[in-house]
Amino acid sequence: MDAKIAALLFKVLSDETRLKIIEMLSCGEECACKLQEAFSITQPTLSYHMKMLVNSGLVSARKDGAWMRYTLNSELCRGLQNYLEQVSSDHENCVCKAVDQ
Amino acid sequence: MDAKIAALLFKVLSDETRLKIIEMLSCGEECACKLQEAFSITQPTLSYHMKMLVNSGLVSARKDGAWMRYTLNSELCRGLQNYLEQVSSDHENCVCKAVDQ
DNA sequence: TCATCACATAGATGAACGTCAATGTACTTA
DNA sequence: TAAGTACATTGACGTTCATCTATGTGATGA
Repeated sequence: MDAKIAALLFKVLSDETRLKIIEMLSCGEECACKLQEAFSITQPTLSYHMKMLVNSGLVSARKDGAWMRYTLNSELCRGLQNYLEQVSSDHENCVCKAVDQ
Repeated sequence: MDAKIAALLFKVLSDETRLKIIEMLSCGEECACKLQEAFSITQPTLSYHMKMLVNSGLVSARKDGAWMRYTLNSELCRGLQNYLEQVSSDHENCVCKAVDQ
């Protein structure tokens, strides 16, 4: 994962409401109405956040009658985790240092 | 780490330039001038980004004569990594589900 | 001491963000 | 079919963001 994509994903994660939505979804599928009950935001605002989450790929959506059911895309979360892992681990043979010489 | 703090840190990570700075710092300490050479931004803009990175705790700064030397705070990166780990891992005994019942 | 270098700060600007009220749309049910 | 429910879209708004130019500050060296 390159910095540009990671930055876009981190931007989606940079809002407290969206993070709490993700925390709820980490426990399993939820519908929009259940999510909205948990926060003091209007329905359009929740819809805006869900759109960002779905467009980013971090969350998947499926329509179930009148309801929208959302699930977390754990794989993409792990992708970001790996990005942070690469950044925070020791770099004995770092590309940057190789370039310097 | 709670959602509020994580959101603030993710906000710092949500800019491509700052991510690339962090990638450079993952290879070891760098001075501001070296960092600026790597990007097509003005010196005040780099200074602005470094201030955000340092204030967030993700990067540490030390003055060395006329130079500023920056290092990555890997521990905080790992904190975010753990946050993502918690979110993306299976939750058999999830708090949310316990509350539901 | 004075010029230069490395970096910070201030102020301005255009773009993006998070939120809302109002409205539209699709589905369900009486 | 008509009313109600669940969700999306639109348009407006104040705020925050990333960037710049201009200027200030502190250290270095001739």
